Amino acid sequence: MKKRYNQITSINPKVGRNINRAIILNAIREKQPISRTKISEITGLNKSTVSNIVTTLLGEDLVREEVAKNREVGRNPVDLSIKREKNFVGAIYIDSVDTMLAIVDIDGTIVKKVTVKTESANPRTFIPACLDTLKKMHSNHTTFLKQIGISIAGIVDSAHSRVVYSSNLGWQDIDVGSIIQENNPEIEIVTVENDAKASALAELVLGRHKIPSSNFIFLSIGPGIGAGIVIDNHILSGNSHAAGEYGHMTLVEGGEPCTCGNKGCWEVYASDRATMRYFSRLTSQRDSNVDTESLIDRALEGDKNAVEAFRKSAEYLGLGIAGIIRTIDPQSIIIGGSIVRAWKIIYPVIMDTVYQRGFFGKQRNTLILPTSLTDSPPLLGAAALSIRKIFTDYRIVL
Amino acid sequence: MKKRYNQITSINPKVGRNINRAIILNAIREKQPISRTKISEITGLNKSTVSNIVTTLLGEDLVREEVAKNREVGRNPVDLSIKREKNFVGAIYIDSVDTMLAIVDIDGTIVKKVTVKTESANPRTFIPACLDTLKKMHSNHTTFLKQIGISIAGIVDSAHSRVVYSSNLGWQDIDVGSIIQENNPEIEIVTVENDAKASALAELVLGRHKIPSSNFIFLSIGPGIGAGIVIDNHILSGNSHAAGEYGHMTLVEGGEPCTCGNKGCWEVYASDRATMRYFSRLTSQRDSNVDTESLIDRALEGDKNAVEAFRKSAEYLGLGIAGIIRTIDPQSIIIGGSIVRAWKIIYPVIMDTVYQRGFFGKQRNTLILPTSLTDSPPLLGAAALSIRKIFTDYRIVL
DNA sequence: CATTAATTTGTTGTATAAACAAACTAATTA
DNA sequence: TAATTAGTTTGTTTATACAACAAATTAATG
Repeated sequence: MKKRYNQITSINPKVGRNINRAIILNAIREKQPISRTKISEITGLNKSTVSNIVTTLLGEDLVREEVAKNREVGRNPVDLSIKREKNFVGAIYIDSVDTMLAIVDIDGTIVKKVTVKTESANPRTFIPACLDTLKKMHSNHTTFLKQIGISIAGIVDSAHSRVVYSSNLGWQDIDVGSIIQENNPEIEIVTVENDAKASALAELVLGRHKIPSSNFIFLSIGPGIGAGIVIDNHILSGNSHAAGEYGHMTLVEGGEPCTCGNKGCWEVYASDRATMRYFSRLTSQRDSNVDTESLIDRALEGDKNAVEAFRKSAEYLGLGIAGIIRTIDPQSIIIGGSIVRAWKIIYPVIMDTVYQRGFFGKQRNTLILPTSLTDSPPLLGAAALSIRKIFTDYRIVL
Repeated sequence: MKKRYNQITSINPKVGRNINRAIILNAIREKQPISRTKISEITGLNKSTVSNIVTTLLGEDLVREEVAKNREVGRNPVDLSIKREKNFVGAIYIDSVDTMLAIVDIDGTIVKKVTVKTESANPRTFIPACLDTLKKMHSNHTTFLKQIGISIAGIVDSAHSRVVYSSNLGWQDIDVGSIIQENNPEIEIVTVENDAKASALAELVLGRHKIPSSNFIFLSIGPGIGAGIVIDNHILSGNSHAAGEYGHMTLVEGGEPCTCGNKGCWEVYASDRATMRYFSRLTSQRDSNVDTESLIDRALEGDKNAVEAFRKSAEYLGLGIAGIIRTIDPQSIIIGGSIVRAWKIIYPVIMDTVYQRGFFGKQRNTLILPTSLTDSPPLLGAAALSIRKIFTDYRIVL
């Protein structure tokens, strides 16, 4: 059965209880280890209420108890944390060439991971095949996988787990949720999302930045530029499921042509492809052996042309980021993609440009950070889609 | 005492009751006239609960009863609607030249309005003077004004009712809330907001569009371009209180200089000032008697140069709007400002440009609409700030 | 045309759920 | 043993749900 966010339209005791349960569960996730008393203090809920709800969470095998011994005086608290190695979700990231499959613990730990070739021509056979693989990967466990998250480059109607359009995969109107649940009735929830949006969610749910942000933009720099916009802890989906298409924001009016048919799009000037173009112009050679990864290696080794190519991309990155800051004014901008490896080269250039072009001398304090995720953001994003539903399966509408 | 949104961190019976009260109150506001039974149906709350809460709303003089007679069978329902001529708020819109003051009913009706010259040099005397005027305007009523809303062009920290910076007024770090409440202890709530954001809120709370939108952008076209971004029924304030500075989004890289120090900003190409510039270039005359209003009149009368000037501005408007659609993908874009009078001239040009430059052939259905407000949007916005707090004085944070 | 049935609205009285408050037990240090 | 902090227990309060009922109205019927 298809499930989505429960759209809450009014409060009754049961709904209230559920919200409080989610609040406590998230408090444990974010502040673990944490005691019942501490939870009571930060949530404002009575100690007895917290105890009561924690008992149910223990029963659901979502939370783990452990006696702590770090008090100076008084009885030792019982530390609560999210129970690991008990609840898992399936994650699938379908890219144009490869598809990554993973079994992920609800704390975001990737337990198993495989990569297969994407067979995009036939989604009705390829997607079930992915599920079979996932099930095999999880067969040593007694519990079934109940949740699957999928991230895909393209326009995704996440509320209906449907791919609207993906030029990478050549897909149009593919009801991924139905394809999975027709063949796998034991799967309770399937969530599909655009890869950049999923990456943003991964950063929100599983990210390890020192200053957590509830309003930020995740910029995914690859061959093109995608983005996920997080506002008040929610992914901005967009009226046509297409929010965050920053790659095709016009940066240079009347500039160089883009694959989209327009001219002067941001990703023509600041993507991996752009960096490669800058490099081959500088070296006036078409070295077909040079790919983005090796170009980063060269730059890190000090190759002047490679460094210059990245600096040029970084300048345009900064230009676009300045625009984002002026319009959305987020708490932070988090950058993902191979280019993050060259952070020490690109960061100063980005910041210089942003300061020159974006701040107008006024004090702004937008953080520009590399992703804190330690594995593929879109894959972790696919997992985050499911993990998030376990932790807060509703949204209040007012 | 300063009051803000109550940030709710957990649900208890009282909080739940309050949320339900707000849900019912807003249901009445949006669907009035409406019966108790209908409210029960759309909210999912039990009839008895609705009755109970409605009784308190009647006691608070916020709601009015009236027997309806339009049923086919069965007992006639009792129509509920928002009570008028009972609860008023004060609204102030401080512009660089003029300041508008108004007493506004909670249904958005402007009861009284005056315009005074802005004396921006001395906010500590000017603001209290405005309040005295407002009080005199309301002196025939037995009840005091308890809420004041203020809109100002500039960067405003609305959560602390403080003007951070306003180049128009030459203000920096002015604690408007304190200035008012020091001298007027009877004023319970003061809300200050940027004028474009306030206008967006007015459209949200008091707008009369056929298709109401919870995700939209209000574009305020004047000498410059400001914007208010509404996402999930909330104004996006921004990390530095500066979300929506679309006027200074770079549209033409390396283009014409802007007052902000950058080049090629949107408002250099698509504001009233831009239209005037296009016109004077076309006529190669510097007619100092021509202002925006008269230029609109000329265009509407068929003056070819005037029409052409507006078409040029409209093209750039469309260009910027295409960018907004690509990045935020809102349900609608609502345009305010004098230029709306020339809607029949600018709308086709805007739409053409947006279709050509923004949609890439994919189906999008973003509505582009003129404001539905019948009085000054920033003034109604100032009122909306207060009215909104009466209807929902809290925000759930998860 | 009076009467009855059917329908819909809104109220009342009771039951239930969940949070709160305060007292209490438990565990620990000084 | 006193002081302190953690977590539980018991009874109270609050608010919603449920179900029966009263009220008001139209349509049908003899």
